[in-house]
Amino acid sequence: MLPYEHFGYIGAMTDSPNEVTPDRLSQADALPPSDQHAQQYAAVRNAHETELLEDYVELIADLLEHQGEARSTDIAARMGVSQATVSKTVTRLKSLGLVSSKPYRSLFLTEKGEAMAAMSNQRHAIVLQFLRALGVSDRIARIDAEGMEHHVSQETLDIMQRFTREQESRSS
Amino acid sequence: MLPYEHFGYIGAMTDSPNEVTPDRLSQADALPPSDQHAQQYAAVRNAHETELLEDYVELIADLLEHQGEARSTDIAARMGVSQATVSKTVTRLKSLGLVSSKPYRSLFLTEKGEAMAAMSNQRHAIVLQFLRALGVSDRIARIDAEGMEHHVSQETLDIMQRFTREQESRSS
DNA sequence: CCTACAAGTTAACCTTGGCTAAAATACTAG
DNA sequence: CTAGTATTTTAGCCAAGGTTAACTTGTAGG
Ligand SMILES: [Mn+2]
Ligand SMILES: [Mn+2]
Ligand SMILES: [Mn+2]
Ligand SMILES: [Mn+2]
Repeated sequence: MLPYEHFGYIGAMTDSPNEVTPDRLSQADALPPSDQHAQQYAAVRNAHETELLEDYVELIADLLEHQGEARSTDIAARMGVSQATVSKTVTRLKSLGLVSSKPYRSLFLTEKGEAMAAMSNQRHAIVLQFLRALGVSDRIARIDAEGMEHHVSQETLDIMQRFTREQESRSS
Repeated sequence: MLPYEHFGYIGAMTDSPNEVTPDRLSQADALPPSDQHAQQYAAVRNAHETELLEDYVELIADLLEHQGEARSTDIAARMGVSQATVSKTVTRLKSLGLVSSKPYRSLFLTEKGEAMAAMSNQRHAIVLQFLRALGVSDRIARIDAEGMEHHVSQETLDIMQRFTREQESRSS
């Protein structure tokens, strides 16, 4: 089931004749202090707590905007999960005060949900545009952005945005 | 408990006077075809299945290299979780054939575990070096890399690596 | 108005990844 | 070699996020 029965190697990076690699590698290899290391993993666990919620409110906002309404069926189809799963997650979104709806009816975002959707959307757009500006193909950029977006700090977002702007002005 | 009682906004991106934004934004806003969209989320779910395993084998490899042995205590401290959690996860790693150990003894990687650790380490290093080359501070780069690494495809990795190399040769 | 089908919910189940508290084992000092 | 401490494991708990199958509700056509 897990796709790890056999491993390939990443690119040709090990045998490329570059002078800077040993220096850089040893720097990357040094273990950070234990507590700082723990904070890295904690940040990741933290992101995992909200990322599904973010994707849901973002998708609901998109559906409301582009489709006029946000039905569970569409969410299930777009997320690639069963309707039962959507139903349960929506219950959670409601209990968190992000979504509102009457039973068997279309979904809406609360103020809080809209705020979250706006933030997530901005962040998602910045990451996606950055990847495209870097030269990543649209298809792959979309896939990578969907996961990366939840793990990019504000500092990095700012830098990505600046990079994208410079890249665009260069090619105009 | 969830950090979403109140929202700020990301930077000052909405009111910045740039000409290219509306064009780009509408492009980002268009919903992709339903099945492609579903594949994006599926890729993320997929990454989530292996990311903890990857972090574990990577950490075990690091500890073996830098400390000589990999004890549960160190893993628990570095991951910022309880020893019980480590014990349970290690059981899973063993059942997947990634780790081997005798009860109450230090941990080792199997061939498969070493292959996974090597892959993960390379990928992690590429992402970290890329973020630093972009201009992200070391501390933040480490945090972001810890999460991003699991959501970066081969195409993007190659581009990141090229960027890092060019950046380095430019500043030499 | 009724009926069939579409859409949404609920129930029962599973795995993962956390936790605390208690038990078992290993290690080290005296 | 034995006691005490450190380490590891186990047991029992929980929430999230997924599944399928069965049930309920909504809606559109005849
Ligand atoms: Mn998103
Ligand atoms: Mn996402
Ligand atoms: Mn890693
Ligand atoms: Mn990681």
